[in-house]
Amino acid sequence: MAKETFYNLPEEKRKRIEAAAITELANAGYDKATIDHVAQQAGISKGSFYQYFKNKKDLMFYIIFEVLMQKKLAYLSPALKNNENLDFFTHLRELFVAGLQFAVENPELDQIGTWFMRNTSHPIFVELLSRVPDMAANTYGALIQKGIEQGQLRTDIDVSYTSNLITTLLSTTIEHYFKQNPIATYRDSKDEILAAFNQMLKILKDGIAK
Amino acid sequence: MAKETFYNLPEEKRKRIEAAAITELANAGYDKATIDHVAQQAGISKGSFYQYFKNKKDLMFYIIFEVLMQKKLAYLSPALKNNENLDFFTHLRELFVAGLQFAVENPELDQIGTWFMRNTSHPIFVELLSRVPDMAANTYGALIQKGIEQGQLRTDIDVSYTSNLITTLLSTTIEHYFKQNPIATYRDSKDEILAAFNQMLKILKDGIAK
DNA sequence: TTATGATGTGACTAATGAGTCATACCACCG
DNA sequence: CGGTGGTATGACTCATTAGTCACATCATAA
Repeated sequence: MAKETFYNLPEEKRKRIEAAAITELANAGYDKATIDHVAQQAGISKGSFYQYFKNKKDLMFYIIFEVLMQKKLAYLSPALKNNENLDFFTHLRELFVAGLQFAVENPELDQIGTWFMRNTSHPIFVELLSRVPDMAANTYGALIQKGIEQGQLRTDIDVSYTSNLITTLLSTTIEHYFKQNPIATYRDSKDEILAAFNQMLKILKDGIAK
Repeated sequence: MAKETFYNLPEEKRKRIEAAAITELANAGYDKATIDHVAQQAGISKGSFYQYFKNKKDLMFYIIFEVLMQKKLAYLSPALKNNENLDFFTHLRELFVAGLQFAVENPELDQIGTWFMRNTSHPIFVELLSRVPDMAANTYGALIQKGIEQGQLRTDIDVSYTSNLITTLLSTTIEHYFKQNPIATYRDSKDEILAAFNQMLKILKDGIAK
C-alpha cells in the first residue's frame, strides 16, 4: 500500500501522481490501465513509479483505501450519524444525496467505484473483499432490516436482494443522468439532479404502477 | 461478418468454433478474450481462424448478430406478438420470463449480452449501435409509452430512464439469483427463479414501501 | 570539497497477443 | 499422372506492457 518513499514526496508531486493514477483508472478500468500512462501523465519515469508502489495492484489498493474510501466516507458520515430516529426513505434519501454529491464532485473516483461494483468477480475485488469483509453488496442491509422491523417496509422483501437492487439503482441513475448531461456540473444543475434522484426514490418506494 | 470459407465448413466444425468463441467471450469478455484460446479450444490453428474471420471484431459481430440475437429473438418473439390487448405488467412478465428462460438455457450467450449492456461506451458497442440504431437502452420504451397512454403507469415517469432501469433490474435479478445458486439449472429450480422474478416485478410495480 | 545515502531514470527483459505469410496439404479434373 | 484452386498451418513480425536494474543525479553533512 504505497512505499515510504511515496509519503516522503512533496505534496505537489504526490497529488500529481495521485491525479494521474485516478484519471487512468477511471478511464481505462483496472485491467486496461497502464503504468506507462500513469508515469507519463504524472511526468515521472517508470522507474520512479516502482520506487513509490510495489506494483499495479498496490497502486489500485492505495487509490481505493486511502483516497476513494476516505473521501467517500467524509461525504457519507453525516448521513450515517443520527439515523436512529429517521424514517427509512428519509434516511435513504440522505445517503443518496450524499453519494450523489460525492459522485458529482468526484466523477473519476465514482467511476472507479462503479467499475469495482460491476466487477465483483474480478480477482482484485475478491482480494479487496478479503481485506474489508463487510463491503460486499450489503451496504444497505442493516438499514433495510431496520426498515422492515419498524414496519416501514414490506415484510416479504429479500434483504440481500433489495440491498443489491438499491446499489444498482443508484449507479444506474447517476450514469443515466450523466449520459444526458455530459458536461454538467453539480453547481449548474443541482435541481435537475435532485429531480432525477427523486424520481428514482419514488419508483423505489411506490413503484411505477398508477 | 464471417468469410465465405466459414460458411463452407462442415456443420460440426463450424459449431465447434462457434462454441469455443462463445465460451471464450463469455468468460473473458471482449477485451480479454484471445484468438489463441479460441483456436486452441476449437482445435484449429490460428491461421485457420483468420481464414474464417477477418479479425477479432468480425468474430464478435458474428456471435452477436448471427447467434445471440437470432436465438434471443426466437425466445422473445412469442411474447412480442399479440401484445395489443395485454396489461402492461402481464406483458412485461411475459417478456421477462422469456428473457429469463433464454438466460437460463443459454447462460454463456446471456453473459455476452450482459457484458455488452454494461460496456455501452466501449468502441465496439458504439460501432454496434451505429449498425442497429434502435437497440440502445430503449428496449422497453414503446411498451412503457403504451402503458402510460393506457393509464396503467404513472404519467410522471421518464420513459428512457425507466426503460434503462428495467433493463438493469432484469440483469441484476438474474445475476443475484445465479450468485446464490451457482450450479442451478432451470429445470431444477423453475419455481425459485419465478419467485425471485415475481419479487422483482412486485417491487417494480408497487415499490418496497408498506 | 568530497563522501554517502537516497532518489530518479529509461533501456532492457520477458511475456502476451493480434494479425501475416510462405509453405504444405488435399481434392478434383483433364 | 500432373496441374489447379482452395484450405490448413504455425513460425514469425510487430506492438504492448509489467516489472527490473545498473547507472546517474542530488542533497546534505563532515
